[in-house]
Amino acid sequence: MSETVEMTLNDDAHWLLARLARNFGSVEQQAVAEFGISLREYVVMTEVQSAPGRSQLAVARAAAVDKSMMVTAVDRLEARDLLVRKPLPSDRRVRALSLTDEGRRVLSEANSAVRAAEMQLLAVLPPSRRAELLDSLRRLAADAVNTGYDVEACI
Amino acid sequence: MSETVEMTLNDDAHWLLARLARNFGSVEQQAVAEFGISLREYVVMTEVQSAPGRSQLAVARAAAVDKSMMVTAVDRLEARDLLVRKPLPSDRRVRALSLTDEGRRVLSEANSAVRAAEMQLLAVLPPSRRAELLDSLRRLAADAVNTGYDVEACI
DNA sequence: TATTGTTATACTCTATAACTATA
DNA sequence: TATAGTTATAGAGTATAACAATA
Repeated sequence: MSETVEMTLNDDAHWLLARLARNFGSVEQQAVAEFGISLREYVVMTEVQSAPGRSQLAVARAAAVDKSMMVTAVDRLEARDLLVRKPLPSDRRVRALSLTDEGRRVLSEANSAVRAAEMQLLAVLPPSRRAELLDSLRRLAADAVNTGYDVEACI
Repeated sequence: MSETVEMTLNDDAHWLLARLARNFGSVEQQAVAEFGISLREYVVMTEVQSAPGRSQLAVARAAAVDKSMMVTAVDRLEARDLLVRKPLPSDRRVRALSLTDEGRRVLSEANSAVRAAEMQLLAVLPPSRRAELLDSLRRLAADAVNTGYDVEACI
């Protein structure tokens, strides 16, 4: 008979990930709240900025946000003149998204706040460990897309 | 003037953590569903088993689960005879938690399923990277408790 | 018929606070 | 008065699916 290995929550990747995601989310939500946006709106803005002119659906997929949740986020960002929906002449179903000048300004400041918050949250790890952690997380996220267990809605 | 560094979501620790937590949760939820329990119930059982006899509150804190959400989880586990609440004679406010034989059996099987799922989810990383990742996550979680930005409710 | 964006709905999760029974 | 456990409730997040406009 093989001995049963005692497993604790500290060996559970999901438990650790969920807990840290919540902690990071709580801290960073406060960071972006200063600029009047939610964390999801920040994510959408970041993704729009990285490649402007894409459809809502394309941005939603890239940001792992559900398309029905995109609507609310984009509505609010547009109402605040941080982002514009521009109907695409070649395909009038599509609304191409891009940030306004004000949107870019706000995103830039929010981004600084988020980076500062993350630096603090990750400070306990030595720099090389920090880089390795992010690299591992990126690899896992990329792998999820390949293997198909990626979930659409997020954050 | 310093140049603005373009940040993408792949550089965002919170976005990566939240996304992976969701993916892992989705896969592992299916794994434990075979045994008729939710992921939170699995977490509670794991924490109870690691140190039986503690109060609900002590287990809730250790598992980073809100005490009001503990009630539902413990109710269901008790109804299925996987866990028992035993009033403590020395302090009759407290209910000491412990698993039943059936509970230990179910947990053991659920645990194997979870470990198998995590092995698959982490397979893309080389073994040393896997160990380093878990270690980094553990350090961050421990640091959260120390620095006080830890959030109670989780999973 | 399929796709983009929108709306609607039900469900779960989360945060909060009130309440009880004990201490 | 303070704590352990319970209950209640409002809000946010999530998963689905239906729908209109367009392709």
